[in-house]
Order: sequence, then C-alpha cells, then structure tokens
Amino acid sequence: MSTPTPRAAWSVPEKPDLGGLESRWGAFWEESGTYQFDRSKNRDEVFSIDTPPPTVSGSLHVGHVFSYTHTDTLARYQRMRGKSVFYPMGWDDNGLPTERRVQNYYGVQCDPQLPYDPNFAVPVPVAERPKEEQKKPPVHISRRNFIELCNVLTAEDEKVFEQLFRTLGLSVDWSMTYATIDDHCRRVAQRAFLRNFARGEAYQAEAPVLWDVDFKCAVAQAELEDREMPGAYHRLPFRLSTTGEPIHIETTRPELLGACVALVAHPDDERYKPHFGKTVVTPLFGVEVEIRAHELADPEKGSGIAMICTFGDLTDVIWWRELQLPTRSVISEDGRMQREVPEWITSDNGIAAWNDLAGKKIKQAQEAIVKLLQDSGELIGDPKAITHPVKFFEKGDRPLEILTSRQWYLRNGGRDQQLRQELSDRGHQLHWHPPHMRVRYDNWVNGLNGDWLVSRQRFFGVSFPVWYRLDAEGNPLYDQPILAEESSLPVDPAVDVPTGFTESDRDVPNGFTGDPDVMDTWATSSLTPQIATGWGEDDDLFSRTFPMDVRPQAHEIIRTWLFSTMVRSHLEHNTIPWRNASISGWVLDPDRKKMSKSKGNVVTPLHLLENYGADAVRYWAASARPGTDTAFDEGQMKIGRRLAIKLLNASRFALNLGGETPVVYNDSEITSALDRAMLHELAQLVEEATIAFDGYDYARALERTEAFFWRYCDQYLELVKARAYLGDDDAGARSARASLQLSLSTLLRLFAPFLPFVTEEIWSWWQEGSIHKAEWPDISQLRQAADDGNPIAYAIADEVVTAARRAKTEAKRSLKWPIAQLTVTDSSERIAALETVLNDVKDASLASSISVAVGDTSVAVVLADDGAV
RNA sequence: GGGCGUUUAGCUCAGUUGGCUAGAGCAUCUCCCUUACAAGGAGAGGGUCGGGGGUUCGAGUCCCUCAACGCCCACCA
Repeated sequence: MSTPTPRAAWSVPEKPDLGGLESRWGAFWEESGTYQFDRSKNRDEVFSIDTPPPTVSGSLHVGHVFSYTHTDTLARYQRMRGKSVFYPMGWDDNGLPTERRVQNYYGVQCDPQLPYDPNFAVPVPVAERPKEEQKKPPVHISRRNFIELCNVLTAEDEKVFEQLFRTLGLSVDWSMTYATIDDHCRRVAQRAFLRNFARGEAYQAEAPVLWDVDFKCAVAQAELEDREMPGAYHRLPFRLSTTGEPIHIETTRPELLGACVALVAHPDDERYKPHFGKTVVTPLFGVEVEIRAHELADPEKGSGIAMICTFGDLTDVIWWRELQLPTRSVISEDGRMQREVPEWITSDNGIAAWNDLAGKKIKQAQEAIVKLLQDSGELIGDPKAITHPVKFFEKGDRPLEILTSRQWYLRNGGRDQQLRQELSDRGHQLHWHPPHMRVRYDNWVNGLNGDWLVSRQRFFGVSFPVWYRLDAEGNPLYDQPILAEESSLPVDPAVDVPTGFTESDRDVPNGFTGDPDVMDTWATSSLTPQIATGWGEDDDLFSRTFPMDVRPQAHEIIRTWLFSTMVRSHLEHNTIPWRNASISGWVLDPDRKKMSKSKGNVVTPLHLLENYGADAVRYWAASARPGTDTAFDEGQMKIGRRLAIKLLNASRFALNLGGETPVVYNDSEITSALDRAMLHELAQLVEEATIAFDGYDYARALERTEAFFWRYCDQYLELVKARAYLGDDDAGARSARASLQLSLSTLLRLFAPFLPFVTEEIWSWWQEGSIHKAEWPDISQLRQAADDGNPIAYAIADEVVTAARRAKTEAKRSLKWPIAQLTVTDSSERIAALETVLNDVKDASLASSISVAVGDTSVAVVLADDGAV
C-alpha cells in the first residue's frame, strides 16, 4: 500500500480508449507481483479468502464471472485498506464429474481389477478420432492409469480457467493454487481423516445407505434431491395368522413385498389397536410378520397401516431401527432382485413366486409381481395412479434404493444432540452476508438425520489411508484397520503396502487388503481452509491466515460445502473456519430460470469479455447486491463500458489543464466555495463507500460512487470548467485544478475495486505505482480540503444550471446559447450559498447578468436574442 | 406441511432507524456537433410502490392477512 504520488512527467493520451487494457495490465500485474501475498504480515494485518475451487469438468460460465467478481472487489478493497490479501485459487478436479468427463473424452473405463500399465499412452480424444473409430467400446484401464488421465485432462482445463480469470482481472495470487486431487490435498484429507478416526469422530458401520444402482455407489444425505415421479398405490391383503381375517395395506412398492418385516399402525389407531402384537401372513410369499405400533404411522395415509420393508424408504429405516426389526433385503447392488431365494421364504408357492422375480430390474419386478398378485387374486382393485416425490442422487438417473453396507461415517451432529448444538452455535458466530442466509444453515443442521457418510465406491478421489488384515479364510477384519502413518501420506492403499507387510501379502489369507473406497468429494472440499493455509505443513503461514476472513460461496451449497467445512474446523480446531460468509446469488436468464448447462441457456463469458471489456462485465456483476439472484443483462455491461469510457475522458480533462508541464497542486490551494462544497460531498461518499465495503456490500459502494461520478461530470465539471481554464496565476483556476486532482484521485480509487483495468490505465498517466496498491481514500484529508464547504452551494448551483439548460433546450437552442438575464429567488440560506458560487454559475450557464432575491423558489431565465454574443 | 427471500416506471434495479412532490439507468420522444467525451450532451413523458386491512400527524418503509414467483427444509406407506 502506498500514498498516491504524482509522477514527474505525465502522459495523457490524445484519444484514450479501452482496447487491450486486459492483456497490458494483466501482464504488468503479473510481472510486478501486485497481488503477491506478503507473508511477513501478522494475522491482524492479513485478509484471507477461502476461494471456492471451481469444478474443472467443463467450462466456466457467467455464474462464475458473477460471483468471483464479488469476492475480487472485496479483496481489492481490503488490499487498499492496507491488508495483505491472501487470495489463493483452487481447482476442484476431484470426483464424479471429472471421472465422467475423462471417460467420455478419452473413451476409457476404469477397472480397478486391472494392474497398472506403466507404458499406457494418453489416448487420442474421442472427438479427434476418425468417425468409424468414435463408436468403439471404451478401453478398460487400471485405476492408477485412469487417475493419471484425470490429471492430464484437468491440468489442461485448469490452464483455460486461469486464463479466463486473469482476463476478468481477479487479483488472485496465482503462485498459490491447489487442486483437490493433488498430493497436498490428498495428504490434508487423509491426515484430517486419521485425526478424526483417532478421536472417534470417523467410524465404520454396517448400516442402511442410500444407494445409486447405476453408479453402484453410496450417496450422502446432502447429495439427495426429490423428483416428482408417477407411482401407484397397490392394495394388498395380509391375513391374520389366527383367523385369516384380511388386513389391507397400500403400497407403492409391491416389489418389496418379499422384504416385508412387519406392519405398522399408529398406537392410538382404534382400527388396529386390537391387532398389535399379532402376526399376519404376507400375500404371495406366506411369510409371518408382526403388527407393530409407532407414532410415525399416519392414520390418514392409505389404509392407515403400512408394511415395513428393508428398505423402501427412510421411514422404513427409522421403524426398522426403533422397533428392532430383522433385516430382509432383496435388492442387490446393481438394482436387481437378488437371484437366490431369500431364506425366510420357505413355502412352495413363495419360492415359485420368488423365482418369477429373481434377477429382474426393479421396474420389471414390479410388473411381474403385480401380475402374480392379480393371478392369485391378492391385488384388491386396480392400482391407483399417483405422483409422489422420490429420492434421487442429484447426479443420478434412477431412484435410490436403500441397501445395507459397510461404510465410513463422520460425526456431524446427525445423531448427537450436543454436537448438533455446538455446530448450530458455530453458525451463529459466523457473520453472514446477507444475514438471512443463516436460516438455511440452521434448517440444515436441525434437519440432519444421520452422520455424514463419507465413503464412496468410486475411483477418482482421495483414498482412505486404511488397510485391513485378512483372516485365514481371506476375509477382511474390519474391526482391526491398519492405519497409515501421518508421515507417509498421501497413500494409495491399492498400491502402497502397510508397515509389516510386503506386496505379496496383498489379498491373500492372513495378509492384508486395501480399503477400496474413496472419500466423498466434500470430504476434501470441506478442508479448503486447511489446504489453502498450510495446516500441518506450514505452521507459519497457517498462523498468519487461519481462521480465515471470508468464505464466498453460493447459497445452494450452504448445506454441503459451508456446513461440512464448519464440521471439520469445529472438530479439528475448535473454531469457526472463517469470520464471514459472503453468499452470492445466481445468474438467472431473462425468463428468471437459473442458468445451467443442462438447460442450454448458458452464455460463454469469453465473448462477453471480448465484446464489452472486463471492467464492463465486472460492473454488471458488482451491481448485484450480495445474495440476490440477478438477471443476466448485457445492457448493464454496455452501461459499464460507458462508465469506463467516461472515466477516461473526464480524467483527460482534469489532467490536461496544466498545459505541457504538469503541475501538482496542493490541497491548501482549494479556496473556491464550489470546490469545497463538492469535496465536502465527496468526503461523505468515501465514508458511505467505506461503510458499505466493511459490511461486504460492494454493490452499494459501487452504486453510490457511480451516482456521484455522473453528477460530478454533468454538473461539477461544467461549473468549474470556465474557471479551470483561466491562467495558472489565477487563484480560482488553481483552486479548481487542485480540487480536480484531489477528486479525480479519490474517485479513481473508489472505482478501482470494480474497474481495475481502466482505473489502472488512468492512474498510470500521472501516478507512480499501481492504483491497486494505493491507499484507500482518506476521509480526513478530504474533510480538511473541503474546509467550510457547504453542500447547499453545490446543490443550488446544480439546480440553477439545470434550469438554465432546460430553458435553452425547451427553446430548442444549443447549450452555448447565451442568457441575457438569470433571476434566482429562494430562501435566504440558499441565496447566501448561491452567492458564494455565483461566478461559476454565471459562467456555466453563459448568463451575462444574474440577480438573486429572497422569496418563493423560482429561477427565471431570459435567453439572449442573438446566439452569437 | 414448515421456513427464507422476492414483488417499486415497458425492462433492470436503488430507496439503511417511517418524514417535503417515490429515484437512477436502459428503452421511448424532443432538442443540441459544446475546445474531456457524438462510443457524447441537455431535456420530456411514463409509477394508485403485488392485493386487502391496520398502527401513525405521516407508510414504498412498521404490523396482520392474502396472492404470485423463486429457493431451502420435511418421516414421500
């Protein structure tokens, strides 16, 4: 940060323009290290930003440009306030999107069974192959080869992203980047996991999980979404074992009849009260199940009594757990009915029925069982079609099933009231911008219904640093995990060998096996503060940057990214990971739909930057208030571009008044009432902008600055022009020029966070160093220069000149048409103020005579007869 | 079903403890080549502030209620 220092020689271009600013100043900032983090600064002199790592599995869209600009304006403001800004960039190249992209891009398929092939060459991308070869089936490659390909492709994508962000003018320190799949991130993720495990926060459990049958992968609560799907109620009779009396239930999942473990009704339901504790026989399979009572059973729904299956939905899981029912699962991991006849089905009819369903996909199985039930007369009436919400993996295509499997979990308060309360309290320690976003956090924390499932049955991700001993039969001893040592991280248990074993012990009886799963992508993303600040590896950096100042992010991932980051920081550091959360809204298309790739309504940011310039695009982005969804509007970009051009021209005027040799005037030469009045208002503006920025409201700072600036151009510059053109020996001219220099310098710095390119360009005409390292305008300096400046003088001068212009315009005369007589009547206070600036008003309105009087407000204008005076 | 947010000019939006006649830009119309800027400038027209009710001397602003839209959450048999 530095005090503005005018250069000895100025160079104000004859015809300034916006062309090429991005590449010229981008290169300058890179060469001179303008945005380099100064790590000699202590924590209280640092502003550290937990930049969201964009997913590197496609292309950047306007939404990125939008929200990253918001953060950048804050970063630039803090830098000008003298903070050393810690502004790293991460790339999220870990996880399913990358896997999918690599599969399609190179035409490969990961097969974890295959051995690593060190000679495997990077394939020609599918799109670049001859047509006839494009449809070939994917080549199967080992996990390690697959990961290598992921690294190759993401490295290329990251270059493109960086270039775009540079063109946009993000003041990121590009020497500090990380990728969520790189060794550093994997090490952090594994170290954090090991510590969670050591403290008992990470644990394994064999439990029902939501399962995507296409990905063959477990899915966490945070990754769910509901979709409205057609379904149908099927009415089935269960017969009491004693009397054979039928009890009717309704179900949308008849294919799960074989997984039925009980019926359940509300404890107060008079219809079923007499039957609690009795058993009934399932139709078709003839399995005996008990009738139980539970408050969650809703007497209003269906027939008021439900069949509990393991597992049809999450309510089944609750009933199963709380009523301690047996597990009878019938669906296998690939989403088909299991082939073997379940051991609890013993009747001949039941076995025959099962064989009709075995191996069928869920939908086919449903059709088949409906047929069987119809044939046996056990389907009452026709199925009643309904639509109902069904849980899907947000990236999945088929409804989730609930299967039982062994998975890793991380405690997050979902089954622990105290931890939940602690995390809820953490949410209240954080400053939310805008504040109402905290509600979403509260909603989420209070609605958790289980711990965080962190294991995924995928390949491209961070492995669990864990192996298991195998017993004499070759079965893993899950209760005796072998943990990696922290010093050996990162490890890949599929490749690395635990201490005390050799590779020949892998997957043989009495040997070991690696944990096959990878971590949820959020298990890494939740550690971005630790990753960026060098936790556990660079204690010095960590002490200067953590806890961080701000997490900027979008609102729809409060439940995932923000919450999970909070969990990790709370568990590991017993603190909030940042002091502020700055939540950005979405970019909506003109139909007010969220812009997204799948809807095909995405505009590529590059052509916007080329058409309007980075400053103009940033102007549009920064005009949106924090947290507000905003319509995509190229019109706003045009206005931003105009603003940038206006800045060039107004600056040229203010800086060219001294003639050939530049003269730097002193604030003390500002003696004219109009100049002081303007500066008085300018001081007010700086104060407002500062308060707005301190409250993370960049949009307000921009709006105020812009409004001031246009008025400054249209009124002040016109009023001051005649006086400013007088010779340098005129005190009024010197006052005007000093005032112009001070106000221009101030305005440029106020605009610098928003329009970094054009302000840097203008700054370079007459100031040493980068404007982005210049100190934020000093209110007390402005107040001192403004001295007795009276805002009324500025206001009334403005009004009188406007009235004069109106008279000329209405008379269809040019603005340089002279005025013979200008008569202003107003209150004594305003007349007194006007008298202090009367000459400027007279000159600006080209009035040959001006008179004032106290009375009712009016401005009388008599135009001259002749335009040529 | 619960919660949060939004609703102000044709369009995009300001309007911060309630306070003079509700603002800006774009768009529309009129005028002006003026030595910073015609990629400009000066003006004009355009709004019962989503509906209804209330508090108040005074409501775009506070309270109640309804509606539309968006989002988040929910145990969806």
